[in-house]
Amino acid sequence: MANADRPTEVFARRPKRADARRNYDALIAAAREVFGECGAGASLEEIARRAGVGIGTLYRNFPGRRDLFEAVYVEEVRALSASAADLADLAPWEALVGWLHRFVAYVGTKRALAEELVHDSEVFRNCRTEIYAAGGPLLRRAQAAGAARPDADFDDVVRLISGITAYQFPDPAQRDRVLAIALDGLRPPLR
Amino acid sequence: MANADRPTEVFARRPKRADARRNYDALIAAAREVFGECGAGASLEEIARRAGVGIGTLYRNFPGRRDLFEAVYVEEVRALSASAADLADLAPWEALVGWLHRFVAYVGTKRALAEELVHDSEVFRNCRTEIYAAGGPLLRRAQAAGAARPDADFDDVVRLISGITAYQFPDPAQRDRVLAIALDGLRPPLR
DNA sequence: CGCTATCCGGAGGGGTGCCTCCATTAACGT
DNA sequence: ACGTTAATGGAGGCACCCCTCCGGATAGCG
Repeated sequence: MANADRPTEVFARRPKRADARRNYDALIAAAREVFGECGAGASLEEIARRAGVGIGTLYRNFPGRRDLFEAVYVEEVRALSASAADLADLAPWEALVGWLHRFVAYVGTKRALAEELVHDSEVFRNCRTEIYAAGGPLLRRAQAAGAARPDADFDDVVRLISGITAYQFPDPAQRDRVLAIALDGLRPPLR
Repeated sequence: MANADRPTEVFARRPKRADARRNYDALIAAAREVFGECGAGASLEEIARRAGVGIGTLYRNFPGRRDLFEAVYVEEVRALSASAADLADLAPWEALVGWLHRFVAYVGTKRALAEELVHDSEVFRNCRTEIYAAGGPLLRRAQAAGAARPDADFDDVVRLISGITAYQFPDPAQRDRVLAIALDGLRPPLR
């Protein structure tokens, strides 16, 4: 399901020449870093600088700030949604929790991403769909097994978890503790 | 300025003349609006414009962006911490939940505030102390009464709640639903 | 090896926001 | 009422950022 034989049109088209593709990847990596550090308003010139390419190269690959932003986001989502398959054979509750922990790892430190998530856009909507397709079944399975409260939909869970992890926790142990509280709230009322 | 025995003077000094104080208040109100809409990187000139004062007036009252920002934050914290007293006579759990709902109302829509909360600063640290002094006892009382899980400290709760409410929920009903899940996680493990 | 389509980098014009400075205004005390 | 003085506001200098454009470099191919 996840390994598509042909790349979806949603994802930014990648250049074909080797050097161009190298720069493309470096830009996305740098953008992930800088957006993570400085928020969504980060300087594009700083991103190009850190990627070791000229500003012109950035603009050729990503005509506007939003394009770059979306490309980073799409990368995260691809990795995240692909990881859902690995968890299919765990027990329902453990599978859900495991996936949510990956969710934290992928989306957690990017407050810029969370910040922009609200703004409507074609790509973001598609990514939402993809995340829901990956995580939704895990929640429904846990609910069917009586391991998760039935009155929560997947959107609630996403907001619950991503809200908590949007902050940088100086102490990772605390992050897990807070996450555990939230997950306890996800269990059925009387167990 | 180390006069901390009176909590009133920890906060930014206010001008004494009537018109000056009017402008001061208008600036804070405008800043709250604009920071809420545009995030922490909002234009100071836009804030001055919306407050109906010149940019010079803004800079005289608040020498830098951070000063304005802190002033807005301090206002929120004052109102929030004052509200804790009203709840003293409710049942322990209800008092805690009630206060957390006010917490949401005051801090919830300001993603800019949440965003900057991480950055260390004297004023922010003082405000943290003030919030903890207001809300901490409510949590401890609920824990003593067996209404809240004992293995959560107040910092955990603050992060849990503020994380969730940092986003704008298009549907307030969903926000309450998500909050309810989190609060269920706060209850003792076996009830 | 040599050719060409493709890609690269960064200079530069336009725009916006930050902050200072000072001539002008108007609030307050008497 | 009137002088004193705090307070005002916006012009302007500076810095940074956005984005375009084009001469030079180079990967890939025959």
